[in-house]
Formats: sequence, structure tokens, C-alpha cells
Amino acid sequence: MSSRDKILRAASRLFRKQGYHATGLSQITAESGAPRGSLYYYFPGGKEELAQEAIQLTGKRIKAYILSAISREADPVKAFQSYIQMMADGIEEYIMEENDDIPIVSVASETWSFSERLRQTCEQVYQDWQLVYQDKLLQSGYAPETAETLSVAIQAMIEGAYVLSVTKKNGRPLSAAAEQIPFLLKRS
Amino acid sequence: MSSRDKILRAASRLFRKQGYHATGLSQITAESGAPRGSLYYYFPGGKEELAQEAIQLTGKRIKAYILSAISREADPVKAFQSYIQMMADGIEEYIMEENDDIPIVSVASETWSFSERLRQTCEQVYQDWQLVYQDKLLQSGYAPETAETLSVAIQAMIEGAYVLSVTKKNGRPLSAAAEQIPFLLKRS
DNA sequence: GTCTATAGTTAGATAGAC
DNA sequence: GTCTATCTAACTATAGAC
Repeated sequence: MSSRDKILRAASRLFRKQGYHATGLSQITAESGAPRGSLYYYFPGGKEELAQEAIQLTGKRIKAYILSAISREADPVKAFQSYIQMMADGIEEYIMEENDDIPIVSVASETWSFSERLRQTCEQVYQDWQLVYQDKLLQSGYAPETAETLSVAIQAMIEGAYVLSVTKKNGRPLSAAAEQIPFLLKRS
Repeated sequence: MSSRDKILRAASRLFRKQGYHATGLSQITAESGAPRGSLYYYFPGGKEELAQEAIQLTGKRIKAYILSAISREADPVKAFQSYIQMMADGIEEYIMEENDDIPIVSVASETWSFSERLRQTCEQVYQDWQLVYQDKLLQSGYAPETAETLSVAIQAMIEGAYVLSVTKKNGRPLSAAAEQIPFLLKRS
């Protein structure tokens, strides 16, 4: 693995666990093994540019993950439920584990007023994910208007349930979100 | 207003906008007018203790706000919808405004692995709010089991929609959440 | 291209004057 | 009780050797 990749991975790991502002560049270089200067060689924009790339990388990885998870089931109810339930089941080990995926909800709420660049990056990632949800609903026959509103609400519920689950240190909130999917999708 | 209160308010304002780690004690003392030493006199536990009190204060204020907003309408659908829609309508000015209420979702996702004390404080606040939602549902005739799961899911949707709204700089995600309330509550 | 050394600033915290 | 002065450690960023 290249020096650049090692820096990116170490940064992602630390941002995930500690957030953006609590993570120092010295910590990143220490964990990655790469020296201080390399970081600024590969990421001339410093911490902000590094974070942007890390967020975009997480964005791509999770997008692929959502796509594969959601397309395993034709029925949208089962598809969303199994995806969210997977998150719920994995939350305990996720808390302990050394994971490379940064929670966008964390970076977004930490940087929306601080860095326009990072705010826009988070907005873009959210947009990408939402379109995946939206497509699934469109393909399942929902009206375009409904598919959009619904996919935004589902995304909100997932992001919120994630934070609640991490705060409570258990997967119950994510499970509760999964349980509500049928009622959201079977619109009486 | 006492020195202690001035410190607490300035801290809340800054934590809301910048988050926990991005806010320095020097910034808090500068904004509050109180000198450095006073902060440690009133809050011997330093930044962490100050943040804990600020979170609890927000917890109480918002709990009272939710109670009043939610009890204006007997119908739970209308009650939740009007509360969430109020958040949506206020989000643009909320972003600009000097507000004293700290978003728990922000502090929680920033401190869950960093400070057990702050994590537990956030958990407690979430618990308080959820019970308000749950009571409303119980009073409306929902089964205890349903009321609990549903209130957790609604809370998740609100917290997530808040972050999405702040990230996108508009109230649409919160509005989308409000629109889904009828489908969540009218369980077919 | 890769890395070391360090500049310059700010962080949270404390000691002690009054 | 209130405030000033200051500590040490950490931060981001840069200059320049190799």
C-alpha cells in the first residue's frame, strides 16, 4: 500500500472514532507511519483536503455497499429492512472495531459552519446515497414525488438511528428504524 | 445575569455552532466577558463539566418546548407534524441566529468514544425526550410495545433530518420527515 | 519525491495575588 | 470569590535538507 493510501486510511479510522476536530495530524502520521512532510506533499490543502478525500472515499465505499445490500431483495420493504438490520447487528463490533468508514453525520454536524468545502462534500455524499434509495423506490413503482420525499425520510431515519445507537451503545434504535420501514412503504 | 450563567450561555452558543472540540475555552471566556479563572471556579471539572451542564440545560429547555408544542394538538399525527414543521420552518434563521440550544446529535457523535461522561449525558437527554414522545403515543391509545419502538424511530428521524437540513442549508429534509408521520402512525 | 526540524499559535489547565 | 499571569503540551503548517 502506498504512503498516500496509508495516510488516507489512518485518517479515516481516526475521524470515524474521534471526529474531525479531535483528530490531530500528528496522530494521523503516527498511526500511518508516514512522516509529517509526506502528508503535506500528498495533501497540499492540509487537514481539510485530507478530510475531503477521506469523506469521498467513504461515500463511494458505502454507496457500493448500499447498492449490493439493497439489490439482493426485489421487495423494497425487505431490501431496506435487511440493510438497516445489518447495521443494527454490526453496531457493537463497529464501536470497538478499527473501521475505515467515516460517519457522515458526525463530520457534517461538526463542520457545517466551519468549512464550506467539507459541508458541500458531505452534502454531495448524502445526495449520492439518497439517489440510490430513490431509484430503488422508483423501480418498485412509487411515484417520482413520493420516491423522493420517502428516500429523504428514510435516509434521515438511518442517520439519526445510527447516532442514537452509538450513543446508547446498542443496536436497538437501528432495529426500531428497520421495524418501521413497512409502515413507511405500505402507504395506506 | 450571573457570571456563571454568562459562561454557560456563551459556551452553549459556541458549542451549537462549532461543536465541542472546535470550541476553545479562550473563545468562551472572550464571548462571555468572564475571565479565565472564573470558569474553573464555577466549573472545576473544566471544559467537560461545562459541556455537561450546557447539554443538560438544553435538554430541559427542549423538553419543555416539545411538551408544549406536542400538547397543543390532541391528534398525535398533527402534534408531531406541527412540531417537526416548526423546526423545518425555523432552520434557515436557526443557522444564522445566535441560539443557545446545543444539537445533541452533534455533541453525541463527537464525544461517544472520547468521554463516557458526555456520552451518558447525551443518552439521558435522548431518553427524556423519547419518553415525551412515548407518552403522547400511549395517551393516544397505542400499545406500549408499539409506542416505544415508534417513539425511538420518530426521534431518529427528527435527529437525522435535522443534520440533513443543516448540511443542505434548507428545511426540506425536516419537511419530508413531517410528511411521513401520518404513514408511521396510521399503522395499516 | 521523501523526510526532518521547527516555526508560530493555541489548546486546556493551574498557581497564587488580591 | 474574583481575576491575572503563566505553564506545558498540542496543534497546523512550512522551510529546506537529502
